[in-house]
Amino acid sequence: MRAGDPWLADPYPGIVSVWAEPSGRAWVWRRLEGRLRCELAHFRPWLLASHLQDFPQGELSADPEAPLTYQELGGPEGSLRYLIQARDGLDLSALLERGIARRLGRRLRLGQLSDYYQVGWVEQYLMQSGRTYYQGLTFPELRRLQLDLETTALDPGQGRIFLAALSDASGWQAVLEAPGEEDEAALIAGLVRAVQQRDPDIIENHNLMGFDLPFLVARAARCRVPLALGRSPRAKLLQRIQSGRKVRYSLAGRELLDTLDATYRMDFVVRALPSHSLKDVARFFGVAPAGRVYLEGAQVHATYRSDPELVRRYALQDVLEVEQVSKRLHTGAFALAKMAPRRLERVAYAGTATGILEPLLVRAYLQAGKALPAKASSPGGLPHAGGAVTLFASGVAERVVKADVASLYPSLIRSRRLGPSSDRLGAFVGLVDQLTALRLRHKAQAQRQDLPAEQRGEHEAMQAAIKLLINSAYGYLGAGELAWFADRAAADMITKLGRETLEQICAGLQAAGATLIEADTDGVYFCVPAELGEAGERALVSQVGRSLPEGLQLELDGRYAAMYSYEVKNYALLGYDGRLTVRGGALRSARAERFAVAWLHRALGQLLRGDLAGLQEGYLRARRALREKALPLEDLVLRTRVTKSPSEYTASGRKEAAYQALLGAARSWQPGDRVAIYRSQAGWQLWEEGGELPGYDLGHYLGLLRSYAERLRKAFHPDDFEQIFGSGQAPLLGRPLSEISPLRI
DNA sequence: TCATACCGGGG
DNA sequence: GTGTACGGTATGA
Repeated sequence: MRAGDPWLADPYPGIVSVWAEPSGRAWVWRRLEGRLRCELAHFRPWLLASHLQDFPQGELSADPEAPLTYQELGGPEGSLRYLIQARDGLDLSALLERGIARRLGRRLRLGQLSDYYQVGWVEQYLMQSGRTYYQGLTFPELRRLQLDLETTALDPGQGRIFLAALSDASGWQAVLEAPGEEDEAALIAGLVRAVQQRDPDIIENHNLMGFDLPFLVARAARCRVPLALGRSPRAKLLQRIQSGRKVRYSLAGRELLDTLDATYRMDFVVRALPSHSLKDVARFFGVAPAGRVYLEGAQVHATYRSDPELVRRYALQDVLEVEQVSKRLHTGAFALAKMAPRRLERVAYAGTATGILEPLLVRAYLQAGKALPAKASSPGGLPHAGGAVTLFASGVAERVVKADVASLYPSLIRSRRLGPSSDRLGAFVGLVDQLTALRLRHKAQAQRQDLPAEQRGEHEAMQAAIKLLINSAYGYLGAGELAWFADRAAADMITKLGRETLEQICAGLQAAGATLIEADTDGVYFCVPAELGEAGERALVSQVGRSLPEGLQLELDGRYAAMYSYEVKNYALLGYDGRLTVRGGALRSARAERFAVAWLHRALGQLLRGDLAGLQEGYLRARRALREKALPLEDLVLRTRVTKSPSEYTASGRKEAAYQALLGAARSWQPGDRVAIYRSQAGWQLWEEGGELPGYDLGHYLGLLRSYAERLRKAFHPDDFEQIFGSGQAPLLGRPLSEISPLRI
């Protein structure tokens, strides 16, 4: 194995895919100057062991030519200090599992024992060679092909493929069609031919793993068409990997990317999506094409029979959106795959902590020739305490400033050298140091105006991906059983120091005359006296920042004209540019009835601008609209999706609004159908576009509106609140509106 | 109140 | 068997 920088990759350029087998053969596809070539490489399958008890006497040899060899690495008793290598990885596993069964009296998988550490074959090859994907390549140089199936049903047992749309990032596109059942085999064969001919490095779609591939596999089997989609000269081309409920596929020579998975991960970070559907994600990124055709899933086949051209356009727009969305969601994974010894599809699918950091740490030990520390056992006892969250004041504040510590946890890790106690090499803290330095280099390159935009974009993607990786370092320490190097005491120490830092900042701001509003983990919202001005705010932040320990930097993160503080992590901000930002589930519940959320957001804007007359008038208008049935009903309905069949629902014994509405309407349904429901006097009803409607339950919707108004209660004195939102009738005896003002912080 | 089961998304 | 998703919500003890 290569020695040297413990995590920098071997600069072996151009790898776009690797397929390795337990026989020790690895096919490496490289793209060099646009041309693809395939090389056959060899590696010696390996694993790490803490002892040799499970190997039969005499089988292991220190002679590197022997079928089964071991090598002792430097490290203490209990660490994984034996590097075992074999000519064949499957023989090695089988031999070892027999030995384990003999010793423990039961069959166990290697992964269940912390005496051993083994990774997949591709990762074995990559770690051993020090190579990684994509050295010297930019994302646009990859050949990415999008593939989308249109089918007559969701279940391949009940329906078939009638159309497939394909495209690639170069602008090529194709539509394959099977108008009749007898045409499906030809469609699938044509699809396989097209993939082989375009020869992509990556195949992608939205819900590729959950829909298109399982459907394609099932239909190809039914039609007896071989699914030779891979690049490997070998037969087995599409492999099914099941873990829990989730099924994934893997293909030799091509990476399979699912934009749905990437969407989940993005939503976890930015929480800004109305749903995870392709259409909504494309709209979010602003890449939905002009004249986009929107069809209900269940209508697509019927539409195809009456208007095939419309469905062709629809399907091509799908693959076009996937290409655009994938480009935006996968640049981080692409950047990380250049660093970590893993396939792109694994990097994209796994989280950064166990997915990237851990392989980097393990590789650091291997390349240093040192024993891997024993796996930390996760202690019981008190749960891990996280960051501090404090609500100091609720109500309306003006001249609000947000200050936060730049990269609080990584900074603490570095300045206090906090890492896993088992980490004898100090690889963890060293990695955070080196990643930080590397990120700064990429950040600087990304800002160089003399570089072409494309190169700057690559540097920007790298620095953003490295930032994520650095930020996951703390989470990794607290990951418990999942993480080989987990160390709860170290994680606890980081959060404890973080809480102390936050307290110190709050105390410093308060002493300097600021009024605290809310503090959360690494940042604090506060408001300042009117005379301070922007320069004064900046001076205040840097003054408080100077009192922090070495290595911690306090920054001014935002300035706002006004803020409504409701609860911890639930607030609205009005920028100096007039833009309203609403945060927190209580104020922006996603599945709620549209009219209520829309009203609340309008009301928050009015509140923060001090337009109380508008606030009251808007509330009365909303009530009036409900009474007079002036609202479009689609703003009142709850849209949801049924997942159980009628018999499954009956068997479940639960009562759920959507099914009650379907049963009430005597409508049959299938799992997957979308329904829109609303509340009538008689209970939940089905809403059908243009259908005849019984009246909705006015009391229910007035109550709902009122419950939203309640979220503004903390902005007013109770009497004033009643004055504005009271019964909804004309104001009675209270103060005139002009004398009311919100409760100021 | 806490634990667990299920869901998303795809036609 | 080319390995560990994940947070929200509904339901039941």
